[in-house]
Amino acid sequence: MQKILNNFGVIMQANLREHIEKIIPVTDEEFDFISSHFTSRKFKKHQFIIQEGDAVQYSYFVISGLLKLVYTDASAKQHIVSFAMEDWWESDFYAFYTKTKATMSLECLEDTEVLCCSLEDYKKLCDGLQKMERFFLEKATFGFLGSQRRILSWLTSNSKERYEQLLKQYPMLMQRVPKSLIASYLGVSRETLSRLSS
Amino acid sequence: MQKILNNFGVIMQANLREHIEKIIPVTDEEFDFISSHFTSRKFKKHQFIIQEGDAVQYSYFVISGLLKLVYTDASAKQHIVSFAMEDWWESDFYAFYTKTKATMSLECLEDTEVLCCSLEDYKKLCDGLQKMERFFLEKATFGFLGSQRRILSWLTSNSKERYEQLLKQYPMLMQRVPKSLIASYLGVSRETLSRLSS
DNA sequence: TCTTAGATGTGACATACATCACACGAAATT
DNA sequence: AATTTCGTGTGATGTATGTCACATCTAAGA
Repeated sequence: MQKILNNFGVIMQANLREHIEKIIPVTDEEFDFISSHFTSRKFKKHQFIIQEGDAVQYSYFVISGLLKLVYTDASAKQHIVSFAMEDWWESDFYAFYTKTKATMSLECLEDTEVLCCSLEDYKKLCDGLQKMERFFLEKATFGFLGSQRRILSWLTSNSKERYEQLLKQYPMLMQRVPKSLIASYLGVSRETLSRLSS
Repeated sequence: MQKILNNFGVIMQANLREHIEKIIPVTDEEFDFISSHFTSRKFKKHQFIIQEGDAVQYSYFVISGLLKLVYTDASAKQHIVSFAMEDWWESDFYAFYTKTKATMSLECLEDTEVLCCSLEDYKKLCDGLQKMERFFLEKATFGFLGSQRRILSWLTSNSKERYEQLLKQYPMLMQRVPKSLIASYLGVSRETLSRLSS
């Protein structure tokens, strides 16, 4: 692990800064302060960033690549809780915030670069710069709204409609992940999804 | 509508203060500042607090009573997005935050008392008192985690299991709302729910 | 008090979906 | 290049659940 002040880091920082400034503009000094709370890491396809049962040290900001957040049930069946691609935050957030063991795993579907932020650094960011607390509030709020939207999609739509909604919302996702995982995310079997497409 | 500085208001304030202090302690002065951003309102059973298509002026903190947040689909079928009881926040949050028209309605299942906070007052609270921004961040975070938990419950459990989970999590809810609404919340027909119980 | 509307249970039937099984081509691994 | 694994499609079959229908009981309203 390394601080993000190297050549790659510059690009990563630009990415993070752009992301933050979609919500709140920050000065160079402020952004220096912000980026000092992140470390950079790279993972290969198939690597686990979080494994079920481990402590969850970080919240992750995805610079490039693609992740799946997976819950494995009692009968060893895997369920995709969410995907995370460029500019998304991901973690087992419950375990992260409550300092408990991970109940989900976070695995790379592609080679992936992330910025890592520990809980202490997250708190220091909120305490040290009110703008960041504002930023995280906005992220959490829209994260909540996104989940509510997904629940509503469950309540109101059948499998085919939910598939089409997902296709429309994230067309690129279909090119990047196998359909069996899309099926798992939608909560249907891969066979059913296959039949829906035809 | 009235400021919450009357007799009823004192009780309501106590309720709100207790709720806030579960997360962050506040001084009397701070709480005076906080409560000046809320107004109090009472509604009767069957009254609509938010109607689909209306502007959503407020976010609501429930002092007493019970609400349902409902989405009505194209075929006029109603879906319960959530219930809200004492100490819960509720609104069509998407419409509230984005100042768009309500796509959902919020209706009283019992006589209900709420504290109302407008978007401007919400922002003033966040700007004027960092503790409140922290408070709302925590609320939003755990709101998100709650939704994610509900999605996971959908992905991993069948109707009977989801019903039992709900029963365990909110036993009082069963005494207060008709089973047809529970069914709608769970995403099954009332007939199916009826057969599950037996 | 009488009447109506709401809540709940249950049977009959249709259907969406899961599961198991197998096939086949593409991609990854050796 | 050979072999294995992965991704995908498709048939057969069982099951969970939706929908329609009707009965009963309770609560609310006139």
